Amino acid sequence: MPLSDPLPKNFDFLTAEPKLYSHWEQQGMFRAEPDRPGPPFVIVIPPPNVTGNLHMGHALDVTLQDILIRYHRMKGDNTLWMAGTDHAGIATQAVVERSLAAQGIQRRELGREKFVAKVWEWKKTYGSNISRQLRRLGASLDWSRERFTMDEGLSEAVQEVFVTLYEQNLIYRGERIINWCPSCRTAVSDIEVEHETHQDHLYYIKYLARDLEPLIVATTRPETLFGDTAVAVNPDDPRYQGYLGKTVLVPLTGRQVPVIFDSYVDITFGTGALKVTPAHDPNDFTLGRSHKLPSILAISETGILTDAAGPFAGRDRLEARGDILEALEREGLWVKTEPLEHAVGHCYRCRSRIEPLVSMQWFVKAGPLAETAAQAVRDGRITLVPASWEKTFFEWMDNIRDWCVSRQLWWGHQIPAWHCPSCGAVIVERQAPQACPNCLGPMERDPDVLDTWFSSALWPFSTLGWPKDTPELRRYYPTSVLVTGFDIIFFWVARMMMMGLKLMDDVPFRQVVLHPLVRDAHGQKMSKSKGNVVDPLEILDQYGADAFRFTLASQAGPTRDLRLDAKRIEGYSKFVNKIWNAARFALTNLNEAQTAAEDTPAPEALVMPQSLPDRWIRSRLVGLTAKVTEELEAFNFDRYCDAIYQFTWYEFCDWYLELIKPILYGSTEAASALKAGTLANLRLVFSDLLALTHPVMPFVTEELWSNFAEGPLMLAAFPAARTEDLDPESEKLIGFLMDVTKAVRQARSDFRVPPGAKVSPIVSVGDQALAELLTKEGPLLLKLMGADCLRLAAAGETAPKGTASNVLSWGEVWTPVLSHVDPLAEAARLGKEKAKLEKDIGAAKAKLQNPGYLAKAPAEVVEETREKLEDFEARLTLIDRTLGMFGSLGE
RNA sequence: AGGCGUGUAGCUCAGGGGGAGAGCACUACCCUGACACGGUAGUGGUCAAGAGUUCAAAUCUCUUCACGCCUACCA
Repeated sequence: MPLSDPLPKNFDFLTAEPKLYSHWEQQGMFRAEPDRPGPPFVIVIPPPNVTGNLHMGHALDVTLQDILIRYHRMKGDNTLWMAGTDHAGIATQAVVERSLAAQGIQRRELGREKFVAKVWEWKKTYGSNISRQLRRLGASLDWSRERFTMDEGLSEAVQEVFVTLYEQNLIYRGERIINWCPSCRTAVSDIEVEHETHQDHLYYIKYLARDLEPLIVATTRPETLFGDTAVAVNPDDPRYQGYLGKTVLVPLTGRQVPVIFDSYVDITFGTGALKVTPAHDPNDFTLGRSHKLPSILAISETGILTDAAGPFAGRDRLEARGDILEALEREGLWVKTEPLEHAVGHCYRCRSRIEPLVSMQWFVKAGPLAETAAQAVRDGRITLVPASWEKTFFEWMDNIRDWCVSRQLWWGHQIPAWHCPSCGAVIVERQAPQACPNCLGPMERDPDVLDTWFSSALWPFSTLGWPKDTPELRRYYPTSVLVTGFDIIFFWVARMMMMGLKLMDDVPFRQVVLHPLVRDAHGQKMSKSKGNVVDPLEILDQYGADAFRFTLASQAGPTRDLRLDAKRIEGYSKFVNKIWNAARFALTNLNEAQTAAEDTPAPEALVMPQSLPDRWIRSRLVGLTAKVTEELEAFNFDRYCDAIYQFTWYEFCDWYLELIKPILYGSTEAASALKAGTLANLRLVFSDLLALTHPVMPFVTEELWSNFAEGPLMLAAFPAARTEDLDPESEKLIGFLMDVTKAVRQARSDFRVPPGAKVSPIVSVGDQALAELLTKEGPLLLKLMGADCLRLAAAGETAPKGTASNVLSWGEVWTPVLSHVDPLAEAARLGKEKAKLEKDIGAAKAKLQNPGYLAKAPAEVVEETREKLEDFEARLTLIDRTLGMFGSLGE
């Protein structure tokens, strides 16, 4: 009789997860020590926004990193997973600003100093949210080293890098056309602009010329005409040769501007005449530079029209458009309007329409840095996984433009530059200067802050203590792997490469693992407006971290989308339950054995498994261990999960545990002799399985581990493949026994044998060895096939009258036919099977008669086809015989 | 406009030159002493279309179609 349950019936993850996590953390198991031995394995977390909440992207990213970190920690590497958060300039400032506005406080009224203090307060209150949420996922981050991009040390790193790059002429200040977000009221970089295709209009407007026909230009933004300082045509355009050296009148302004000739202008677009607004269009800016045109600001930093717009001054640029067109029409200068589809830039933060405008900003000269970074990928010092991203990466790196790094915000790293209001001098220094070096007057610090991504770019070394020379920096840089979504290759990954190579003179990481983006069950991007956002915290509450992590990892292949379906998570939560119950089974038997002293497993039983099922599962475990290691090393998280799932469920539970039951429960002498060895083997195989599964399902495996082995699983050795356990013979034999079992089950099902009824299958086996095997190991199978005995067919024995047949490639199995079988239905089913067999036979025969096939196909392929043909034909014979029998039954 | 990617069972996807696979869903039966969050047996597909290479193509090549995504200075 089994003892009382050693474990509750299900895994209570809501109780167990926090308990296990705080134990790990309190025992310092996440903590890395530079002086510990072992090859370093280092990952820096992509720092989440300090005021953010856990979303699906984090959940996936962190799960994959934790799998790698736990695997390497168990392997014995000196493992560091750096924790930290990002100050997230615009995002955080906007959040705090909104919260203050709700209390009726305006940022500008508050003033810079007080506002920044409010943000710090905010960070203090909400900054640990995200870390708490990451803990719930089981992330084994080294919290003792947690960093924040605005920490003192990291701020020092930012300043040091800025000054160094400035000194090397890799940072400059200049008046350029930049992307301006009128709503955030700051400059943003090129990649922070999202282009969206819009159904827009192309407006044709007359620019009057003295003594000549009016020039008609086409524009999508008529409101910018107040900033026009020229009209451009192509020098090869025959229509406009007469305008050389002439001027035209900008509508509504009374201003004469020159007609310039430039091959940039596309003769075929619109009218071939282009209005030039250097202050508000990147191309026009370039044209303006090369033709030395003045620049007139028509749109202000808040998106309203400037005084240059005359009567329209002070109005929003988009809202005024209609009235401007009306005014043009009244003057007879509007020609026509055509629909036009074109891309319009939007701020990636606030979605408002970006206005290009000329402004004084700081820039990083990206060309030389990008070249070095691209080189590191070209020569393999950094590899991208999957490698298909390389082309996109090079495309961007080879055409990179300078990076506008100044932001007109208050929250962030203030630029270490000082201006002299009296003489205009600008200096960049590590320390605030006492006075202007030119005129000795007082200096003012540049009010701008740096792009958030500037400090993120330093993350792999700033978090390790740079610019100080620390043990961590020496031990852990370069880091090993960077895991992130492909959406921030340009924002972050490329810039870390540039900065790392520049400042550390070495790559920041050796491999970049780019994972998919999480979408909803229908492949739609999750967004608040669509209402399809799934909150990871709810998933964690409902299904637990292990099932959630397994779901994410099992879908993290080299694709771009990861469709998250609650049904799948539910499915894997059942897998957690399966593991839990396999443990209950194992423990019940192990505990029972322990109470009976004579059954205590002998140590030597561990070395050499005795029974066939034990030999088999040990051999299969070698394969699993090798596969798991291989897939983890190659970042094939999906295949790793698949291997674990298939083995655990279909080999370990469905077959191994069932096959050893006769040994564990049996009272025969043979069973007793094997029992101790089987129990020892069960313990060994199951603990290995727990260890192999731990990286992806840390909680349930750790919880169960203490019942099977000493110490924390988290720090246990990752199983190595015991190749000496490889046992092809046992795999072949068990394969045979499985075939017999399945055939009998199928026959039972086909002939509707009631579940309770025992059958007495007669098995005919061609091979003497297999016959002996069946005699010896047959008892293990009886329960699985619902038989009371298993009889070998005598030589030449055929199906007795009144029995039906099924067939296997190796022989035949008969089971008694029950009277309630519906002959018509069975005949129909067999007829279908027969048709398929005949088709297969025809195909195989055709192959074997094909001279080309015989000559060119590999010998083993041909041999295989021959065997198949024999098999098919044998089965066909049996089916015919059965059909004949049904014929006689019908009479 | 270029680049990348994807089209395989009702759904989500794996596979990747020699008999079309998994999970979920569905059908039938079963509470057998780990698990009904379970078990057994099934149903279900011109592997997007066309052409080519090959003894052999879902798989390789080309073309087409559909759907995604990214990059871009067409006003």
